[in-house]
Amino acid sequence: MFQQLFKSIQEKVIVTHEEMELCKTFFIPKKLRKKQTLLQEGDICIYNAFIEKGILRSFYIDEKGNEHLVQFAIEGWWITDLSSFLTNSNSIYTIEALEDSELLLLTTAAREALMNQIPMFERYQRLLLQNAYIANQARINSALTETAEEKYINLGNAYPGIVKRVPQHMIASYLGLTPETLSRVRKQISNKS
Amino acid sequence: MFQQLFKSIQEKVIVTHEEMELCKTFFIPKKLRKKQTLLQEGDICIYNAFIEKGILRSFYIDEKGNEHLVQFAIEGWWITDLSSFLTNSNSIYTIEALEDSELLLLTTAAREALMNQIPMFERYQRLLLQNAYIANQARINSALTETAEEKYINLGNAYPGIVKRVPQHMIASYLGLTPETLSRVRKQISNKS
DNA sequence: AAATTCTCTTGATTTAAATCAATTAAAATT
DNA sequence: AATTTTAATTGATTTAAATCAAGAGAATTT
Repeated sequence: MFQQLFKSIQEKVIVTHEEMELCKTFFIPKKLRKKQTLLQEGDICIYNAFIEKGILRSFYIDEKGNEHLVQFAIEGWWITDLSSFLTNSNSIYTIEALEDSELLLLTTAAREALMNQIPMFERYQRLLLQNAYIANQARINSALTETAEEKYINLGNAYPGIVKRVPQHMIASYLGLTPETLSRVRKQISNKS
Repeated sequence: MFQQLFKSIQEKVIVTHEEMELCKTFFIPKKLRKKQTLLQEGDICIYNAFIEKGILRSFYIDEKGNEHLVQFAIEGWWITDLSSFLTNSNSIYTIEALEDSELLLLTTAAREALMNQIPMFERYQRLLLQNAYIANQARINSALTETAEEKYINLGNAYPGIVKRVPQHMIASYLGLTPETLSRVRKQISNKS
C-alpha cells in the first residue's frame, strides 16, 4: 500500500526506517471506484491525497456551465485543492477518480503533525511544491503563448501516460480547447506524417 | 534595509530576535537602477531575491523574437528563476528592474544553510511556495478561460499597484495579449462607464 | 529646446479557434 | 444482444484577437 509513497519520499529526502513506520500511521488508506469523488464542489477539502494507484482529475464548472479541467494526477502524485485545504474555505473544485484508484489521505491536522514530528517531511513537501511551481510556470507560458497544436504536442511529450489514459475531451479541457478543435488538431498532425 | 523582509517573515512564522539577527547575515544587499538586470538569459540564476523597494520583472524572448513577461514582483515579494536556481541550469529568463530597486539576495548555499539553521525559515519558504502555487493556479485558469477584457479587469482588481506602475505593453505581455488588443480593451471598458 | 526613442492609439484585414449543427463511433447499461 | 448514453468527427459559420500599417503622444537623451 505504501510503496509509491515511500518511493516518492526517498527520491527527495533521507528518512530513517523508524520515521517511515511512524509516517504510515498518519495516513488513511482509501479506495475510490471510477467516477467516485474525493471532493465535491462547495465542500471544504480536508484531505491531501497521495495516489498509490489509479488516476484522478480536479475540475470546476464556471457560471456559463462550462467544465474546466484543472489537474490530472496519476500514481506517485499528490492531488488536493490546496487553497481550500489550507484556508478551510469552500472548494470550487471537484476531485474525481477516472479509474478505480487507491489513495493515501492526509488531513490538515495529520499533515501539520507529520511536519512537526519529522522535519524531513516538511522538506519533502517543500520540494514537491517547488516542482509543482515550476510545472505550473511552464503551463502558464504554454497557455499564454502556444497554438492549439503546440499545446497538444508538448503535453503529449511531457506526459505521454496521461494523454493515452484519458478521454480526449478532457485533454481538450485541460488545454483550454474545445473538443472539436482538438479533434481537428489531431487530424492535422496525423495528415502531416 | 530589512524592514520588508522581517515583516514578510513575521506574517508567516514565529522567530526569535536572535534568529532574525542571524538571518540578516545570510543576505547580500544589492541596489539596482532602472533597466539593470539581476539575471541575464543564458546565465545560471544564483540568487533568490527579496525586494525591499522597487519593482522587477522576469521575461523571455521566444524563437520568433517575441517577448513574454513571466512575472512582476514588488516590495515584499521574492523573485528568481526557480528552475535555474534549483537545478543550476541555464536560465531562459532575464530579470530586470523596472524602477530603481533595493534587493536582498540569497545564494543557493545561503538558503540551504538558513533552512538548516532556522527550521522556521524552511517553513516560511514552504508557505511562500504554497501561496505562489495557488496564485499560479488562478493565473492558469485565467489564461485558459477568460476573455481579454476579463483578464485585464481581474488583474487590475487583484494587483492594482502593479497595473498602475508598469507600462501598458508589459501588462499586455503578462496577460498574453498584444498591446493593440489591450489598448482596445481599455477603450471599450472606458466607453461602458 | 530639439531630437530621438519609446509607448499608445486607431483603422483595415487576416486568422485561429469557438460555436452551431449533424453524424458516426464507441462505451456503458439494461 | 439491443438500447441508451457518451465521445469523437466533420462541415459551415461566426467571432475574438492577432497582424499589418500608420500616426499621435510621452518620455528620455543629447
